[in-house]
Amino acid sequence: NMILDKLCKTDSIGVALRIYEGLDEKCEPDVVTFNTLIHGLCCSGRLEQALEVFKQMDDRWCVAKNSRTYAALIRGHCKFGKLEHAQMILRAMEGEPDLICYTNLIQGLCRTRRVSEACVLVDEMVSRGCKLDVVTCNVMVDGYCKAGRVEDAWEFIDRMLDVHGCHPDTVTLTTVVTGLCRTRRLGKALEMVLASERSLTSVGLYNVVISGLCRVERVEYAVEMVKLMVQRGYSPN
RNA sequence: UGACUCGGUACAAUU
Repeated sequence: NMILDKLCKTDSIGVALRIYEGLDEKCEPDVVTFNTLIHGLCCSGRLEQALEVFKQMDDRWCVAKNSRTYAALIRGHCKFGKLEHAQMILRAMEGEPDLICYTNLIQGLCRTRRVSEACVLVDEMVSRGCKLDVVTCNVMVDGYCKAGRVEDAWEFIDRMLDVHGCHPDTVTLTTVVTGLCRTRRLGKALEMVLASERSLTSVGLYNVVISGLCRVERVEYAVEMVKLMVQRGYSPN
């Protein structure tokens, strides 16, 4: 399994598949083997093959699927535009989808600007007692931002501790500041960065604001930001 | 019986 995984992650899925095909009763594939192959196939867009291997789990080897199996399939289908298939896969799961299966589908919906459908899934998670974590929250924040709904992102962040029990982290902040900069709300972006505690800031965050300021032709402010980040102990890269 | 191996998020410019 370790070797198959490395092969899949170094673009040698063909080799991995040949090894898999050579397995027999003396060395049977287990759920990790299948998850590894399915993940590799999904990442490279070979979705039909992934589904074929998925089918063989039952038909040929009687290996039970787990939530990682589904998470890989859902992400792959989302990544390559098969949103409806991804939804069907999640709905076809025996047992309830876990946090990551939901997160993958939510991201797929968000990336295609179907944020309201993503919200429905969030509600479903909450009602099923599947708690969101900070990654899922960040996916929602990014979804709002990329759909041009930065205010909604802002509001989500405002309530994420109370509603979901998650503290905004450095990714949350970078995500929303990026959204503010792209929509040319530099004042608000600056305000947020300046008000944030140090543990949430980063060189990347300053870069986002600096490029945003340049984009709106406020180069003098950009220069000030560089000075400020240096003052705060960051090295411009 | 146990160990090991597999799944999810943001961030320069250009377009």
